[in-house]
Amino acid sequence: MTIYDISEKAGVSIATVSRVLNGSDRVSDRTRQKVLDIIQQCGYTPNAFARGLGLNTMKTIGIMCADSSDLYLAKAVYYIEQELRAYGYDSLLCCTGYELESKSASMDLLLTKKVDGVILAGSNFVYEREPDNRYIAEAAARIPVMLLNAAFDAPNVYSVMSDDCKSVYEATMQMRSSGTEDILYFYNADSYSGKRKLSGFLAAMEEAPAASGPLTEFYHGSHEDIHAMIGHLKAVHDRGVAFHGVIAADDNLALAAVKYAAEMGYRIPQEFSVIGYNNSMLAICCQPELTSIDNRLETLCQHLIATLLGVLEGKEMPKRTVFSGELVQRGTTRPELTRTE
Amino acid sequence: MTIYDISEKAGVSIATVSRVLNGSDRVSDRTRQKVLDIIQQCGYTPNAFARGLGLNTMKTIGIMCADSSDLYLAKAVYYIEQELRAYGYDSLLCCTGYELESKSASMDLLLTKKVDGVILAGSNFVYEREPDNRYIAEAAARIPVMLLNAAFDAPNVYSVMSDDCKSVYEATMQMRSSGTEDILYFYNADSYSGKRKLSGFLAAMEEAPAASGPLTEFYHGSHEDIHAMIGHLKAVHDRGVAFHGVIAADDNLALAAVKYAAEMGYRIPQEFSVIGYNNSMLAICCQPELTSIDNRLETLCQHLIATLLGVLEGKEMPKRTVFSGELVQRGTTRPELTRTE
DNA sequence: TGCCTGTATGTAAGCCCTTACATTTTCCAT
DNA sequence: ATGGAAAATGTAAGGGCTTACATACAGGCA
Repeated sequence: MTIYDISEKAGVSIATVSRVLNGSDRVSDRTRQKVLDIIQQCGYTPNAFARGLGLNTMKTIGIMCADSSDLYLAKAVYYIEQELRAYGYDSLLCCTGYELESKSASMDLLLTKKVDGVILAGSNFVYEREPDNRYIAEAAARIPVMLLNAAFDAPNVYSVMSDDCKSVYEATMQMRSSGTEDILYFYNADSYSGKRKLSGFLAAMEEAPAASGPLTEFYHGSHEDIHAMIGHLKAVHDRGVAFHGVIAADDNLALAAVKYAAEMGYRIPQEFSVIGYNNSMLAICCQPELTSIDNRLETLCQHLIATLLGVLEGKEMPKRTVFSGELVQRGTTRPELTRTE
Repeated sequence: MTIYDISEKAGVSIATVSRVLNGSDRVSDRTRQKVLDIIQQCGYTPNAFARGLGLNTMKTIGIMCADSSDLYLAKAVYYIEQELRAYGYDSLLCCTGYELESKSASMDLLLTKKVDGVILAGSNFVYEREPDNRYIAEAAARIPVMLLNAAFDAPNVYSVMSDDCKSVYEATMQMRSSGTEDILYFYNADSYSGKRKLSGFLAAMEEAPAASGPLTEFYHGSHEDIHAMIGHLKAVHDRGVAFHGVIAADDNLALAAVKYAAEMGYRIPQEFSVIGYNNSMLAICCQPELTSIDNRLETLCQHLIATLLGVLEGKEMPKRTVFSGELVQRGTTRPELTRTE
């Protein structure tokens, strides 16, 4: 069943059928209706490949993410996919893992498939070493590249991100002013946003420096292995480092901190405070429930897609948009002490 | 840059270039090398749309799932994507939501995109009312349809699933023989596997019927709203229904049960037992950690893909494969009482 | 040398659409 | 009626690739 069959049955030329298919207004209403009827009746669907060849697009966007089963990235992928589909685009998903090489290879794959644009979901796509980001710039030479929660300055690369630095700064300040000074910043990803969070923490610790100084620990291990994270915190403790608060770079680490504190016999939040990041489902899973920074992922994703669509339409769009996050108070933090003058 | 440019530079015909591109053996080694060199040198990539048009495939598989941000489905999508890519296929992701209509529409979308096959990830795609499954049979008339954790009997439809019935039966029996008889089966999805789990529970409760009889509660609400689930359980309690054990249809519900029990002041597992399903990350998030049924999702996904690839190669493949799950013991259950003769 | 076989390569006809341009029809103003 | 502009439709040329079939060429044998 091709456009020829339809044109024949409808008694028109294939050009007319094609026009109907593509919603051109250069067709009389009567003809349009006749053609639509036949199409309906025959259950005809245009061949997507031929269409792609003719239009040079199949309305498909590539979504790259390191690991779509990660709680946070899964949400991102979901929002992105929903948003894209609402605008008639399909999503080609590509889970790249965390190595540069496989990311670059995945990018090539998507370019080969001729997607109209590509979304890099997650801050781990932008590396500190400039040359490592070449794969992004190269892709951007062909199609628009959208960065979620990261920024990279190159033509045709657009970023939508949350203000991690500020959020963590504020969270840290709140914890300090609630009376906890020996705070450990517990992080895992040496990524773009990881760095921004760290700098927010350090900035907050440098205001009226605490006796303990800024404590930081880098966790390298599975994102889901809570036990390993707890073990890591115990090791820190055993090393003689005293800390009664944890600012975590994500909720998984924060949850580990909560469990660590419980195992150590600290009462939360009276003796131990924890603030997580992402305000994911985990925040309401632990006991007490986790105070966490919400970076408004859905909003970010919506803007990301809006920007992408704008770019695809040839509009001038902002290269970088930053949203500020919000600290969601739950049971692992105390209120700030009201300072007596 | 087209195949013509390459053929010209290499001094051969386009047919030869095409043969090299497609790994035909009807090319002399010398020519092949020459062409490959030129291709390399020019950074040429064949046009995927033209290729698709010629070959009538773009090596793309559609993955449908209700909600890819769901903990369990996200894992499934991840495993499936990884496995597919390992075999050179790309994944078109389609989050359908839970309504029949949108599932059917998504299916049409994927068919329009001419995917080579489609995977329905999750038991919610198969409905009890036979006519509701027509969209599956219709799709299967065009491309192979793979069902994860569901079964539907139609030509060109293949299923890979876990033995939910048996797993829940065994879990229930274990809980009973550990001394808890007033067990509530707490479930949410009225899906294919939901039914099988329920029947496993009922079967186990019918062996030497308990005084309380089989207690079941259907939760309808957000998958992530733990508080609503806890509220539901409290309402059951307030209705005067006594239960000291919960078998949950997924870990989210189970986690709610654990929190419910904690709020009610029950000691777990001494006075209250919980068994979850999926052995997801949530199992190690709560306190005490959750005993949960692991249905070996990764294995299921691998078999699913292996079967699909077999079908695509025209091989005869089993229409239904069932794997048995495994109960992972953690802190929310007691050991079985050793029966004294 | 001439013939045959088998392999390497080329030619050209699709695959199914889109769209620029050509042609026909419609309809209004005159 | 009639010229002409605008609207509707048709024709045909791609778009870049695959592949059946045709051709050229090499080597083996008589």
